[in-house]
Amino acid sequence: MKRTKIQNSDRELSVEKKKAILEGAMKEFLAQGYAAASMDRIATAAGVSKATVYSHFQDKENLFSALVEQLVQKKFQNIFGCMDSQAFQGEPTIVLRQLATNMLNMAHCDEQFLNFMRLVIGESGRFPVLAQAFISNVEKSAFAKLCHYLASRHELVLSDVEVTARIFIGTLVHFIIIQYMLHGGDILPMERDRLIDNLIKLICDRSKDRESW
Amino acid sequence: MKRTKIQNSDRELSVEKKKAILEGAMKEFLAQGYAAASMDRIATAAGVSKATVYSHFQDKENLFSALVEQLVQKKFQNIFGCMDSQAFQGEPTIVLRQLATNMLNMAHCDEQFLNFMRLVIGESGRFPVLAQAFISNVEKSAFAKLCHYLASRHELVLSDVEVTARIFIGTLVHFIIIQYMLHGGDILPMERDRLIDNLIKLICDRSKDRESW
DNA sequence: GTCTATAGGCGGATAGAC
DNA sequence: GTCTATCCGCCTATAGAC
Repeated sequence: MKRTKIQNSDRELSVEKKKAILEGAMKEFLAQGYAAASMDRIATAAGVSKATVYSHFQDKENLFSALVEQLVQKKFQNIFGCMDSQAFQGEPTIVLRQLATNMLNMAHCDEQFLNFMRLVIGESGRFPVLAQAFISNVEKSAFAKLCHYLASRHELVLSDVEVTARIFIGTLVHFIIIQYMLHGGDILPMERDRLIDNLIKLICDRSKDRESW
Repeated sequence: MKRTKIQNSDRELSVEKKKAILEGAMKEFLAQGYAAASMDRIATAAGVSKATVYSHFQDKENLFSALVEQLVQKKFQNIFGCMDSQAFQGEPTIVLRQLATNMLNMAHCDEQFLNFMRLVIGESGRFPVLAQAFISNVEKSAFAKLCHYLASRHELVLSDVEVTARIFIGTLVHFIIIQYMLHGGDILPMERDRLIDNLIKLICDRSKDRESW
């Protein structure tokens, strides 16, 4: 009994150190990028020694892969922000505006998310598998949800649901990249609501309702 | 006279070495990213000694900045590929299809361009000025050309020309990022022509012509 | 201007005590 | 499992000869 307790507490301690290492790694990799990140600084940030880091993760690449896979599965999975499936009910003009607003709000406020996108895109040539993990866990689920919603609203007359979803998300992601990631707000100014209004107008204006105009 | 000749030939030699250094730096930075790039390898690739590199450029950051600024002004300025201003004449469905096809072809075939985008986006947090140089020289000119064209075609009924241009370019750039940069072709499959067809349909289908349908 | 040679530091990774 | 101490290589940047 006593031995079990000690084993458990040891294991729990070890598990917590692993968590701490991943947290330290997140700070370091998001701030410095992969190559410039230092295993020394990760260990310090985690409050453990460098040898402990290497006892939990084989090497730097391994730690980086584990971190990114954790982030795409947990922290940054929901590209639409904090929306549950209940938010995907109601009129297109309202639901789509809410989706767009949430996406842009999240990207605008969450500097960590911007750094995460920078990291995934910047390393996608050297870590193609991690880029694909991002697609599978972040983009694909958002895309599927939006497609499902668009297909369920029969008042929308869409020539191609999947392409429409790509246009919607693509326009917003490109906006996020230009305005927030690449600091282009002053060079190519565009009001957030002006973009959203006209994007929604373009998608919804061919609804069956307008036959009664 | 003789001295002048020697001075000229010396200067020309120096200028050529500078070019060679920038070419070597391009290969190295595009392949490795900023932090993992090595000044040793840049010197070797350029066929000069490391000291010569440092005599032409203050330090690594300086060389990187000079390279990126050169690339946005020369090599990667035209996001629409090899299209001259003459290509911006004719019917929207034809011109826009040509533009989209050129953009996607260029991104699909030119691995250097993909690596350049990865580099600019990946380093945009630590080199914001270079990201802005990219916006000013690449995105802004493409955007301006497209806006100018869209505004000139009065048969198009667009609620907002600038937003329409953003939707067009944003959809295509997002497609390039997902399919080509992040290797998502197998995870979120989408035929190139299917995207282009329906994107153009969405933009052009409200043209005045359809009143005669 | 260009080279060779080298300084000086920080990088990733490990050995061995506890 | 975790630590301290250390190895060794590659990094950026420079000194000094030509």
